[in-house]
Amino acid sequence: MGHPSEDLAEIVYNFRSSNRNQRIPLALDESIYQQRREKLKRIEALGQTAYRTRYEFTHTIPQIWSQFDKPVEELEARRVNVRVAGRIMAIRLMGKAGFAHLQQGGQKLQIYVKKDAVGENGFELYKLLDLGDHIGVSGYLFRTRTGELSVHVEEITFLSKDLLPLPEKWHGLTDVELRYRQRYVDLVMNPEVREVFLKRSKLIQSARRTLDGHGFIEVETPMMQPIAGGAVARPFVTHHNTLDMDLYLRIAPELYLKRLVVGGLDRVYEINRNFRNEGLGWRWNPEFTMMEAYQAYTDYQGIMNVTQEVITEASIAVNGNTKSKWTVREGGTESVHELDWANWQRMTMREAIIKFWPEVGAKPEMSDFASAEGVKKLVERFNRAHSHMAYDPNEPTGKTIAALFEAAAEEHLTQPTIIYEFPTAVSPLSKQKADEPEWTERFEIYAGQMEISNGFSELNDPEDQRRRFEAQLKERERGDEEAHQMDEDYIRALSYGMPPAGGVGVGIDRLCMLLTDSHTIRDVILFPVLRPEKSTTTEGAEAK
RNA sequence: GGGCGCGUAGCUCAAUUGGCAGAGCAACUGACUCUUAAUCAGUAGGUUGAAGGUUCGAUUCCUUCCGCGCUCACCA
Repeated sequence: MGHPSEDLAEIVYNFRSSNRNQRIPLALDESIYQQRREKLKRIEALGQTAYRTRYEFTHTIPQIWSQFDKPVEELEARRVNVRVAGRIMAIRLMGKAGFAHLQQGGQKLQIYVKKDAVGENGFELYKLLDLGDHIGVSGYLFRTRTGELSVHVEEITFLSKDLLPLPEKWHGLTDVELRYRQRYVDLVMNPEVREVFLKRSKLIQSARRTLDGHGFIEVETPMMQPIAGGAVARPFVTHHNTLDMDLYLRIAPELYLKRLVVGGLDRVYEINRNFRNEGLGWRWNPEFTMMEAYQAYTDYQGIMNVTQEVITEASIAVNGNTKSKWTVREGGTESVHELDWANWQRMTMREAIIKFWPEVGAKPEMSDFASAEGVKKLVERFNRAHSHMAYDPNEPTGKTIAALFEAAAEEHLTQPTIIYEFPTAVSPLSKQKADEPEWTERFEIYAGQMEISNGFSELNDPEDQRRRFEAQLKERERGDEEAHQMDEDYIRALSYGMPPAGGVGVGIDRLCMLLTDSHTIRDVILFPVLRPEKSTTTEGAEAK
């Protein structure tokens, strides 16, 4: 019978011999690999199945800890028989007895294997086990002399072999690249990594629960779109062969969700991936998860309140309360902040610029924002008082004000803060303020120096929408590749009449970072985008 | 793309001004029936990321390349 590991071993061997200079992370180590294959054969010779199909356990390891972490007398009073499975994370052999730690469900449990209890054959099996192997054991619970809850094993069942060595048990896996590339090893070795992703799951569950509670329905809209709309970003392009047409991976679901609001789905949301063909960084991954929600018959204030509730509830779901720790590192010093998701600040963009203006004693006036001249002077003042800010005198004034806000205020926004009223020039899909057409009913939520959310009163006047798109096209001609494209079908949809609505997007990855004190987006995405693994030396150089 | 830093055994890390490339864990052999970073005795494991240069001699100095990290720019 064909043994799967034989083929693999050959592949591994050939791979190694044809790539002598290649760095192979975490060892496709031939000698250890071969040794462990040999052991596997000997394990089979003992009557075990190499890769069995199932194991009927009575308890998970977390269940054992929660149910039986009792005093010795209680454990001895009634013998508790258990069958548990797990991965061997530590093993200590002492002649005719030994201990091991099994890891399962993120927790560890010690087992005690005595030759007298498991028999000759069982003990032979125990001696052939390696770190990383999966086994099942049956036996009874007891406490060792040092008091550790353990399984007194009566039978060992071999479940699966680890042919590659796990990282060193003490330091574990710290190499950042290997952690992301081989997340499976990272998850085995680093319980805090596992914890972050469990929290991420709770965060998303909670967001769904809150929105569902408000009568929203979850929908799925296209990931592949003929026009990448709904945001300002460069898209990825792909091609459909049969239709012979280019499609874009979506940069936002926005325009499709609003089409649904036109269609009478008054409260919709989607939690899914967006793709933006831009740089990577501690806050940026090319694909990231966005929650977008639209509610008919309300405005930006209404959706702002819903969003705030979603986030506050998420904090409770993830951390048990509305507080979360946020560590800020600035020039070697570390300061720990406590983010309070029940205490929100609100200020307009203009107020924020004034509040965080770097010049001492000479804050801008509201009237300074009213003219292109006034704003230009502000940029000059800012650049004298602070580091240089990029500025193109031909760009629309509103765009400059938004850049001024990012330069002056963003770095100060640690506690949850809602910034509202954005320039019309940078808000092609938002409804204007009734009394100030240069400004829109739009808000963004900031925390931990990051933008995590963006929402507004949805522009539902099709003719205004057409003019906004046309203004964006001008920006595009000016060289702004990210300016919004014209979407005729979206304008047609609006022409059928969209009810007044408020909409919002929340960056789930960034929110997850904030709630788990993670300081790179790669720590909250299981498989972040990395360069492909490739040969480092001669081959790489030749390829150039 | 710019700047800074790093790359040594499977993993975590050493190596004096440029002078024989080392330790712990993991692995292998042996001892050990309550250990938990188990212990004890022994063994094996390296083209020091790659190529070139300087030198009697390079892990160390120089150049280029590759890979990774941080950061700036880009990026709502």
